[in-house]
Amino acid sequence: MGPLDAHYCFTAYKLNRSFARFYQTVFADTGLTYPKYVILNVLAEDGALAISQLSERAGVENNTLSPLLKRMADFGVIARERDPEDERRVVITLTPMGRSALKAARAAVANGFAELGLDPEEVKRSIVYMGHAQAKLEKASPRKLTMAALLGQSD
Amino acid sequence: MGPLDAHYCFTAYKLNRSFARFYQTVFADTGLTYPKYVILNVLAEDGALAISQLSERAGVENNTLSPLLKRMADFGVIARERDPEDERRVVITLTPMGRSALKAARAAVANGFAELGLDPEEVKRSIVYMGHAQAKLEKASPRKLTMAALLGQSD
DNA sequence: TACGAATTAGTCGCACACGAATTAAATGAT
DNA sequence: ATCATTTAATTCGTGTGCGACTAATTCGTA
Repeated sequence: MGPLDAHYCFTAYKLNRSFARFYQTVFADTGLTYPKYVILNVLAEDGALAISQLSERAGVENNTLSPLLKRMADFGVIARERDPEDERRVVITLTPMGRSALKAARAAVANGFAELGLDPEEVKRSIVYMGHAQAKLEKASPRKLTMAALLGQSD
Repeated sequence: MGPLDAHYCFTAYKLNRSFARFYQTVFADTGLTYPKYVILNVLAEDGALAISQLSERAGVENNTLSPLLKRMADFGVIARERDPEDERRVVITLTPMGRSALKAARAAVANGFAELGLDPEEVKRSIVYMGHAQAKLEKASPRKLTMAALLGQSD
């Protein structure tokens, strides 16, 4: 499938959507989704976070998080409060319900994941490799393709 | 960050969006996007394809492809034609412009990708590992989480 | 103190992405 | 030959995801 980078990005693209579908299947009958599950995990790890911090940890822009967090708050798994020390900030915390929901979700997912029969060592190496690529991609400032180059018949 | 599966999915999630941002940066000044680039690559590899075939190769549902392909056709990189042998099918082909656009896009991306300084052997292994996981996830039929289990305080 | 700059969330518009329902065409069964 | 079934593409509704912009708050500095 063409050059290595295209192959790599395409593989990442498909893996991510396979994960999304897998989680979607597990969560289908609940209000939970894949991105919401990610957010719950980050919150469980790091406790109370402002939206900007959560944005950075999850690698999602805050304008994506704002409506997502609103839906999660409506659902009851998180709480949103203005930081009294800095009224610009909105601090997000897991509710007790959010904590128990995450526990149940993790159990359900771990169950389905175990049945895949993946080699844990390979998964760990895979995570390391993906992390390398992700870190480099995140720091990169590639040159932009111009419209002229895109349409040029020169080669 | 919690259990291995959560770590794995989160890493895949971030890698995919880092790729998307990277490609977006390269393509910013053109009409091209990351999913469109993927489609162009699949078409370059496999030639003329019906939408359902393209859907399968790209791992995207056809109701996602329909509007995407319409935009690409408007842009001029692909052509959409009804198959005269089976009027239900819409056959997608790369236009000459699409072919040259892909060439230019590949060159630009390969350029930026090379500057990341990733180890090609590691990238290849990473692709293999991700492929393993993707294949298993795709075939999996995990048990669904119930609303009762999600909300239950039992454990 | 006062006022411009920076920071933080949120809104808006657009592009994916999918499940469910719909429409049109081909196939199969009687 | 007719009609139910299947297949292919599209439409619809909802949820993510981002760039650009806006509103509110805080900070820096005169």
